[in-house]
Amino acid sequence: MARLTLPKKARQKALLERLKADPFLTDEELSDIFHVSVQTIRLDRLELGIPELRERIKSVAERNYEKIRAIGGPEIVGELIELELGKSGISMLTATEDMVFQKTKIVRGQYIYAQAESLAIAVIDAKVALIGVANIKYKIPVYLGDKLVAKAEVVRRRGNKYFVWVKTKVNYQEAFRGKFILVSMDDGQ
Amino acid sequence: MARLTLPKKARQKALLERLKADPFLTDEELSDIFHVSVQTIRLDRLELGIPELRERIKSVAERNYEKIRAIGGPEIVGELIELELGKSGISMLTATEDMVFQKTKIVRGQYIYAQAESLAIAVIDAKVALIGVANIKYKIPVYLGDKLVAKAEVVRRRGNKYFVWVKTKVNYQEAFRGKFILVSMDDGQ
DNA sequence: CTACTTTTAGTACCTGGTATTAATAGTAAG
DNA sequence: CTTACTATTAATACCAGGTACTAAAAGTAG
Repeated sequence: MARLTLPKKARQKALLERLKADPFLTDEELSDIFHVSVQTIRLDRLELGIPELRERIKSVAERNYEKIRAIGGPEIVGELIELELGKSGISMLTATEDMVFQKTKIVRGQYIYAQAESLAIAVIDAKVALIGVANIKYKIPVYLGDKLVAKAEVVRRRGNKYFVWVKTKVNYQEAFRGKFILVSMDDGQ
Repeated sequence: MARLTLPKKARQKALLERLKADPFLTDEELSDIFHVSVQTIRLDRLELGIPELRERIKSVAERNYEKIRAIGGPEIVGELIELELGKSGISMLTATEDMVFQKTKIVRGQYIYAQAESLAIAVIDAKVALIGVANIKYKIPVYLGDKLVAKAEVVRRRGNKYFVWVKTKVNYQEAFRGKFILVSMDDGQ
């Protein structure tokens, strides 16, 4: 990709992108890629405030250590702020880089949905299964960095069936709403 | 936790567990924890085949780097099997450990939803935004290891609004269905 | 030609190790 | 008590991938 020796500014820009794509490159490997000396690479990193390889690796490891827990690990997506079991709950989620479309920086619906669904399940204090969702609406787009505040309310209970409304707001504006229908499995299958 | 100096075997066992819980500890920190010299820790690691700190960090970083890409990276959740732009598409997703509830091994709805939503967006060949979803139903639970085959079909188009039905089957049985309403943003806005 | 930026080179030093050799401490058996 | 053996610790040379700093060389514009 970087065939010729680029001028300083262009090289530094390319360096940034290159390391974002692959943070596992040593200065020596980078000096090969950009056809400059190792010292030049170091100088570039210094000017750009890019830490050394080991620090980069470490931060990737740490960041992802948390992230894996944030996505796959916990029972709930986002941070639980308030919870009244069987009645209502509030959770907050900050939209990070990996949740958005690269081009538009708009958060993918699946994350907004995941926050809402997991909150709906959390407010029902029992082994539940989601059996249906109705009338989901995405009202305004959510962008990178936005804070999603989801509020769930159990609106009706019929036997072991629960109806939970979840409304998500961004900057006090409703961005998402949906009705979740859950069934408790505590007794009888 | 480890108050006294443990005998060799016990210490090595504790060391293994300790590093599994926190791989970011240097030999020096470990020697403090277990009240032995740095050399003893090194000897233990050698005998147990535990790599050095940097290698541990690196492998954590690499392992998780892939996982992040698998979840947040690509435009589509699951593997695209068939695609007729503007008409229909099929994608497949195998339910892995991190998609299920620990206790029940049932796949969280959010993953099934994510596969469906991303497929719905993929079949529309334009910059689209999801504005609404209707009538989502989860018919049968999906378990760890199951193969989810999602089929999307554009059922109607009205101006820049698209209506896409997505049905997901597991073992030829319908497990999920939902209608996605998308709006194209190519011209206007 | 001069002034200034950019690049490269060189050196001392750092962390967190590996690899190896050797000394020391602890303990059980004869 | 001495011997034998294991476990522990110490010491030293070396390595990768750097930081921090100084200085020389090359490139470029006025």
